Amino acid sequence: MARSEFTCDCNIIHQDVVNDALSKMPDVNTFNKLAELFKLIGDTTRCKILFALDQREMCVCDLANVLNMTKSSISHQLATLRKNEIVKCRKSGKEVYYTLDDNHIVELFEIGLEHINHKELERRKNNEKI
Amino acid sequence: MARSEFTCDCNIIHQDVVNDALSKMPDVNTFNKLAELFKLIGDTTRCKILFALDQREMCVCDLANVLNMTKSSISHQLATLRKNEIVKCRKSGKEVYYTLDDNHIVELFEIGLEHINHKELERRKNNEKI
DNA sequence: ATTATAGTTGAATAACTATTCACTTGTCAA
DNA sequence: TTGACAAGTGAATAGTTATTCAACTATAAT
Repeated sequence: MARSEFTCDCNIIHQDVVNDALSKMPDVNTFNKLAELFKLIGDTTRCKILFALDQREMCVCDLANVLNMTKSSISHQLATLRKNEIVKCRKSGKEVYYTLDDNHIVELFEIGLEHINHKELERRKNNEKI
Repeated sequence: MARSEFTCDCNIIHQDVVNDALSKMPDVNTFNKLAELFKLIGDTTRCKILFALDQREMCVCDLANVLNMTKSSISHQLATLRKNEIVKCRKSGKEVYYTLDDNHIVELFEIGLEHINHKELERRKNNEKI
């Protein structure tokens, strides 16, 4: 295993375990895209934007008011969401209206919320025991 | 609306839309926790660790070999995952064996992968058209 | 035409974070 | 007891990124 001699600073204890895992690991590109996707949702501001847009179409100004932030800040975030095809927009007069491009994101959202609620419940159960 | 006079730099265009969204928004704490959760998965290294641990229990050394990174780096990441109750560990001799604490994470993983594959398929379809 | 407003954008700053490095702890084997 | 090695950790560094600020464009209204 020439590979681990250089960057990894330890011996292989369980050769079989390591080999098995290596054979099942998706390629680097997949991991990068996956991490990128989660990182995109992993920001409070963007979470709020996505939640708001899940209700209905909104212009930048609406979002700025809902989140109580500047138009510029919202616009920057919308730009990154647009680049990653998470939201799309249509122009009407002076306003630009945004909607969710992909409803997969909402699905992720909901499972995330479920996880948080689950953890919260568990925490409360443990507190009761004490 | 005193609130928007201070930090938001624009007038409210659609008062009804803004009010409706505000009434439906979860509290700040929920958004923070949700973003935190996604941020936790939104890192290539941690993604790989979680994927590997989804296969089976592994010690730090195994993970270091699978990811081809230093033990220290892996250990740091495992510490954050542990603090957030995403992984748990058991000690056995000199080794510390890690497993996933919560299988919700894997669910999130799978939907994320689905999303990526879906996008990839769409992209290929569009390329064929041209 | 001029003014006002919605939205975008590039640069700068400040805050955050992944990795590295050097060191420490704990356990096993000789 | 000593040496070797797995793992953890605090501090430092380097890279990333959210927000701010100051323009700028485009559209609508007077």
